[in-house]
Amino acid sequence: MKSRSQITSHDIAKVAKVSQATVSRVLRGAENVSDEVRIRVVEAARALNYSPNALARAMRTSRIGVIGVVVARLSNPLYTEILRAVNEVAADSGLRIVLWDTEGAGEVAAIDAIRQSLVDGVIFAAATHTSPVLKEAIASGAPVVLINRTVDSVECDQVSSDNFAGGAKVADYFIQHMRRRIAFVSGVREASTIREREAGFLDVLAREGLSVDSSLLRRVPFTHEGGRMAMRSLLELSDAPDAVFCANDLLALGALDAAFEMRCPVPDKCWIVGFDDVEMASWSTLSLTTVRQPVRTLVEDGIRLLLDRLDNPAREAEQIVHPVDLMIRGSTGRKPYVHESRRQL
Amino acid sequence: MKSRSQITSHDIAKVAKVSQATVSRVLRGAENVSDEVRIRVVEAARALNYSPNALARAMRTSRIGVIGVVVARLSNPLYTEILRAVNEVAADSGLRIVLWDTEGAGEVAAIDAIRQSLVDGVIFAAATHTSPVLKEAIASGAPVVLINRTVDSVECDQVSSDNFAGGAKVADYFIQHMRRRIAFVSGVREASTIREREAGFLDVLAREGLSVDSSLLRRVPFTHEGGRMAMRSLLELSDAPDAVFCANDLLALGALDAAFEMRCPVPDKCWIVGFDDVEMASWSTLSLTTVRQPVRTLVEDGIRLLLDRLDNPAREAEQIVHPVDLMIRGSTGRKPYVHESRRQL
DNA sequence: CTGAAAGCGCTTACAG
DNA sequence: CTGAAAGCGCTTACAG
Repeated sequence: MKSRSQITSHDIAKVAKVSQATVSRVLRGAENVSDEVRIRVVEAARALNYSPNALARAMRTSRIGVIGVVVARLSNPLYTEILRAVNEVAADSGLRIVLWDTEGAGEVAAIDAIRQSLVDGVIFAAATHTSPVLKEAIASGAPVVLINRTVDSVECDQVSSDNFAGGAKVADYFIQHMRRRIAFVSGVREASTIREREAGFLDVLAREGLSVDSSLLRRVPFTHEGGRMAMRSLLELSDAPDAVFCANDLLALGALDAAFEMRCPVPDKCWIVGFDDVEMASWSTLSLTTVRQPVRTLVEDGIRLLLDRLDNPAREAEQIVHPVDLMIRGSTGRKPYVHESRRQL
Repeated sequence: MKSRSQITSHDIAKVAKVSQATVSRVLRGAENVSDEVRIRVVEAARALNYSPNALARAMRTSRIGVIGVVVARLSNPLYTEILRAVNEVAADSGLRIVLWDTEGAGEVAAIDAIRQSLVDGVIFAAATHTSPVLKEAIASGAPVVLINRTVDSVECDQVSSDNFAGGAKVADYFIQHMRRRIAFVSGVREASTIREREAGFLDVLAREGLSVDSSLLRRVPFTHEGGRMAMRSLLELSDAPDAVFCANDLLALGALDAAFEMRCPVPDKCWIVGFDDVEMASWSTLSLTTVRQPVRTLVEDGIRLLLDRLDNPAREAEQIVHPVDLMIRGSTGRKPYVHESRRQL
């Protein structure tokens, strides 16, 4: 049997011997309904296994209970963690989430979805200012919140980590421990996160009269393979670096792989530091020193601001910046060590 | 400015000096419209920056262009990879996806969403037969496809890997290489994938007169920490195993961590094998031998079957099973090796 | 407390 | 080829 035929509030009305309007009232939880009628309606609804059509409701109320989420590639575990948090927090607020990524033109698709009433609002976790459509939509007051990455030129709610301070902490840490040949592995400077980490890192180095030699700067795709290739080429230099800062954990994990493959002991010969503190960074086989982003907090703030804005479209845009912590682990441990590990020869 | 006021087809009609019905026709791409009128409408739509209201359209057509996806916890990277594939394949078909996980009662929520017309159909990547609601909905012909995990007792489209054969391949491999104290790390037998991997593995062992000693069986939560704890306790045995099969990669990666922490050389003293072949299994720092699931293929089949069923609700349910491959890597390499790696002491 | 009616913004027979 | 009209399934003033 495939009973895809809709049962409607009219069917319930007939069975409960009331008007369709009353069915709607009861099921909306309205106050002013007699107990007797309420019971009849509830029982009829249960008997017919009725679910109100959310589309019809949404068309009247202009709230559909769905928010959009735009992330970058899920192959970056940071975005998986953001998505997981969004999923949890949204569920707590009774919201469903629909997902896009920035590869398949997700940004524009998300804005379209707002205009088409398919979603109530959108959380951008990977905004850039490349898309004029996006910029225009945000500027015109679409219910949008940016988390993780920010866009200066636009006035909307934005929640981020203090990426500048994070980069600065890494530089301080390198300086304190006498690292001198310092490399930086990053990519295009499109994302605010990357630009700020870079600025914080380089500013502090410069303050100490240090810098990243141009031969030690790598701009690669933001993938594991990108980090791996960058590190390989750094380790092939006659004067290889003694510390490498990677602009995110995915790059850093790729760099660890390269060091492992090329038998460069980490941290004995070279330190590696990432950014984000994704879950696997704390696995003991990887044990990556990194800057922790408070992902859950970013997401909670983001969804709160979005719901807030839906109720109050005119309120001023808020900017929130959260502090970050340096998590020191094995990839920069200072004591010497030797440890056997599996490897295919 | 916050122009959240909808522009409708009536507005376009007024500007283009045609009826609202004609606007709808043009925008639906109907054939029988004169070029002259078509152009007027298209230009008016563009001028007013018009997007048709997808809800209203969906209410008439009973197709909203959204499919639901239910996964288990995204902390298992397999589900991230499934989700990524669903996202890509769905985008290619012009579909949006809405996401649930099985923690927050996502299964029931997904079924509700079908009944409420919020989604056209649902892909379950982590079905179990625990939920009567789910079972009933599927049995009654709701547009649902199961991928990855299957449920025997229910008649609907199902796409899976040959988990039984995968488990058997691991057993064969262990036997060929004279592994004798064989451990098995798994969890509750709720999921079909787990049950079948287990059955295939144990059957082949039994055929050779081997078995998993009860002291070498561990049932733990399906998390990295679960795998880690299981492996720790195995390595504390006076007669520790020389090969460990973990029911999925996340467990196996946790087991690798435990071996690393307890300085048990892998594979010299003990082999570790996982299941799924998630992306990081091939990272050289982890280099996990595992059984590869053809994730992309599962997803492509799943979405194809779902779209197919929407067009043809009455057709017979299909069952598809895909073959799997054993990917041999460093966690079972046979040659001795010694390698230094970073570690915090 | 309850019902009749309007309307959310579309699509699609039905006429012409 | 185009328009007038009905209707998808709800919510919500407006009467009574």
